[in-house]
Amino acid sequence: MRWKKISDAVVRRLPLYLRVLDDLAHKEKVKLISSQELGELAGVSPALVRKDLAWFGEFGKQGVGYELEYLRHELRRILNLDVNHRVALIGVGSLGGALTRYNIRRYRENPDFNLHIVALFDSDAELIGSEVEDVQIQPLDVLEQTVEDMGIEMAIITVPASDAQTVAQRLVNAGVKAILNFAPITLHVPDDVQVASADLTLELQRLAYYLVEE
Amino acid sequence: MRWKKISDAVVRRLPLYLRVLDDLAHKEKVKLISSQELGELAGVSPALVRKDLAWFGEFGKQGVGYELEYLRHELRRILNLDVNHRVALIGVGSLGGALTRYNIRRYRENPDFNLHIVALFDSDAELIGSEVEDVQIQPLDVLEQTVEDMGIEMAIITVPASDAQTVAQRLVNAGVKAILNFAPITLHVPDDVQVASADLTLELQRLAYYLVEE
DNA sequence: TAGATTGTTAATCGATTAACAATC
DNA sequence: TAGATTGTTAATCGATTAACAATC
Repeated sequence: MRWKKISDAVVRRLPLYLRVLDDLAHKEKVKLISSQELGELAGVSPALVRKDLAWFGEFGKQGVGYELEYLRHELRRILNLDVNHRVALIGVGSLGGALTRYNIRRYRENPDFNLHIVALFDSDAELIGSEVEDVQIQPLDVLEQTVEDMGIEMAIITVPASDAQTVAQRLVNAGVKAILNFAPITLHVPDDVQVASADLTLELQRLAYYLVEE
Repeated sequence: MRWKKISDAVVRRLPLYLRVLDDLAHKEKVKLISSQELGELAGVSPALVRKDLAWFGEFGKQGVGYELEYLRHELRRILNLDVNHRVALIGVGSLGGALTRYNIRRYRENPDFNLHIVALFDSDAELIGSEVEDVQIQPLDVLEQTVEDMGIEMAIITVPASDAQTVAQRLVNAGVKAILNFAPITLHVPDDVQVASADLTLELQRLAYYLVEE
């Protein structure tokens, strides 16, 4: 079952709902949750929660609410998080290394996380051959081959801005369909490739706007 | 000069425009830029570029375009990036450390960057007293005092989810007005405090939505 | 002047909210 | 049954685009 044209605004909120449900599943013995409660915890209006979910089916019961585990399961399915996805990370500097450690540890604790960094690349000869959380850092030469051999679908770019577009191009050529980009540059990719920008400087600068001196 | 109620959608694009102008200022000898060009490089329509800028004044010349250095200067002023801002980072794990190194190196290269991590905090006794890029890691006990003494306005939270809300509360009490939050939890803060969420898992999960197996 | 591009208004588009019938 | 909450439609709100007069 696939859905035609769900707006990006809707898709952005789904992982947020899932995060709330995951937290509740761990902490409390809650079995049911209303759009009211879910909305409060996610910072979204109850009407919007219902409307977002309704795009994908009828998951609740009138007068009752949503069965927590069922909704959680459905959200994971909708987000394709019910199957495992292999991820490559390019640029194993301190940020890239930190993200790798975080991801792999999380995956080890809970393999159902289903997003797994399985390959690391860097152009620095000093780094090649060394390991982060048991994953060897490889030279960029073998990028395409490795992506294809391992069935890698997503990539995280943590290289300098000057290299980011070239790396993105090579990833796209190798068949990667989703990129999380930390480099401070707008990547140009075909329409069927999704890019999420994670330029943290942009976020800090945006926050500075609200720092009005009294 | 302050502006009343500029929408968040507009504010989000300003750092993006600034990034484009900064890049051009370094690379080329471009003196003028049209809304067409700026829009192309920022991934925004020309009409929207003009409308966004017009909220803050008249920065261009009809038939000519925008003078690059002037617009850059004005954007920095609008974003409060013409004055220096001190930033605290709480949770010096591998992600926090990476962000600190990146920020401080960038600031050293170019102090006009004006966003500067000047204080680090952690609860781990092992870390306290050690340094990252010449900034000592302090115990959380002195958080409030240090924020006040140093005139810290912004904070970056890179602690575990379980500690994030408490840390946020303490930061708010100490007078911090903007928080960049990497913990996977929705922070509850007063209306006059701005929070930007940087939960990278949320971004990866969102990207997974688009990975439809053929 | 002629050509180009801004600043701005009106039109369109899309997203959110309000409201309520359906129903558990 | 009575009370509660979903799913959905209509109303509202806000953001983007189109268009063009102003003007450099």
